[in-house]
Amino acid sequence: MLTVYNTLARKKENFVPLIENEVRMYVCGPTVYDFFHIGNARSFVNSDFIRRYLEYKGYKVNFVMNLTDIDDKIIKKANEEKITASEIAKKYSAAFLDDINLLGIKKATLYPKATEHIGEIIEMIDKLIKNGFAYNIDGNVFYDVKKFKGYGTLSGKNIEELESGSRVEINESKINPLDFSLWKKAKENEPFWESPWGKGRPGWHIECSAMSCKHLGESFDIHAGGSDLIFPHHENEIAQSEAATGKSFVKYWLHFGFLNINEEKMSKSLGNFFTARDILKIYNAETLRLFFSQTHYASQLNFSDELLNASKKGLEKIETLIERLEQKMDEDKFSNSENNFKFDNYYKSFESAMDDDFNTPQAVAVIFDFTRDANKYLSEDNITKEFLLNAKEFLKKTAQEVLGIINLDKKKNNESNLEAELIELMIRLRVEAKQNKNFFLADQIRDELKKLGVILQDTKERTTYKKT
RNA sequence: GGCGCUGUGGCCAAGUGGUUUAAGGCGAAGGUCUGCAAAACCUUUAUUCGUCGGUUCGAAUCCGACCGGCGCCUCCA
Repeated sequence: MLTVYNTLARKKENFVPLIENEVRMYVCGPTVYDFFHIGNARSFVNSDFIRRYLEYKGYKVNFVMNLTDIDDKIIKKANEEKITASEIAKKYSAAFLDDINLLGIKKATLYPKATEHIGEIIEMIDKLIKNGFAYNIDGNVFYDVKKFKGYGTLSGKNIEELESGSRVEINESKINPLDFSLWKKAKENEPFWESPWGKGRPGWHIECSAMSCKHLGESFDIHAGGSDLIFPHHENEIAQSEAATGKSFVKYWLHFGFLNINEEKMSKSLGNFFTARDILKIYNAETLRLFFSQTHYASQLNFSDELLNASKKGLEKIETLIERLEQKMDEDKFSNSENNFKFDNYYKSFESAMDDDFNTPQAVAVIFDFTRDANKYLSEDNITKEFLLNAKEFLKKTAQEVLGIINLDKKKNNESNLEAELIELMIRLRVEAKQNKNFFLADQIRDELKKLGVILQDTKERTTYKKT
């Protein structure tokens, strides 16, 4: 039984989707005004773990992630770069999709854009006004938070305390300082859409309500995002959606912990960030994903080279096993003995880890246990073909399809035939040198190749190589 | 000020009442294998879970106090 920690309930709950065998899931996507940073990447990867495990469990997952393509930050950036807001949005939407892909994240079912849902947004605002939850002041439409009973339930805040907080921006035109924008009146030289309240653009929170409602329905199963979205963004989404539809909005709210740098939240405003695409030049997607999976999604996680390198080393261990499995397969010498390796146990452990609120650190531990045990088994003589096939299948189902920390399909022989042949030639020469007890030459060949990035490894049967 | 999360070995990190005198990764030490390496494997590396009390037959796990770290309350994954 899958359990998930629901922010709304503040405890773990059994996961039962509203429609049997189907999960409707929405994750707040990026505002496309810049490249996203590695902290954002962590959230996207965490969403990916969840989505992939739900699919592993056999659910049909309808996964929607929005792109906020009109917003103050986009307008600001457009002014800086002296191009239009839509050009900025287009550029960084494309970059977002590229980077998501580089991180090995499965494509969402849909990436709806705010600017393509202005009609739905206006309709929802209109409904909110008619239902008495919103008011229009001179072309600006605000949500009247006092009208919505239960405002603050998700974040555990109450309106009185929030009001007394000094940090709430005072806006002369709002009834209550906590009221938030649904429709923003266009200022001069700003992009705008026509609406019943005049020229303007949607506020940030309403787009998620409108788009999730359109593509997933008025009530759906999972809504996820960073912990910093709990208030006010997700709180406002609940207020908007439930006031508009009269129905319960989301069943399970999941929130991700931050990626820290020197124990401090990585963020654009603090300036202490690295873009995902820059980090991907240093560490590959598999390493990053292993790194992320080694900490629970809700915990904060510090980002450093030391920690990344530890994950990189760990990953090599799993990759070495895969190489050994493939090598044994190529040797084509199998035992006819019974296969007594208990694969079921590893599947069960993996599943019970993931069933416990997507406990990826424990799931990864199962994969490392498996790696150790499979290696042990491989050094025995009675290897069956069945074992090799099942071992690869296990890694494929868990490490590849759920966690995405390995890629069995990646073409690893991307060197030219000439290069491969030259390396094989050097290996043959070295074997000859070894047979003649010319260890000086043998070591020299090995050292020189190492300098060129080719590492030789002698095994009983043959010498293998891998590239750094 | 309000609310929330958190403190586990050298580093990272699971575990949230008994099968745990605490999984897994990195690091370190010794060993097997090897001409030597590498890889792999084996052994060792927390009688202890921030501190002090309490509840309990039994606590890292529950409760209280204290100390420390982080976050949200404003755009933010």
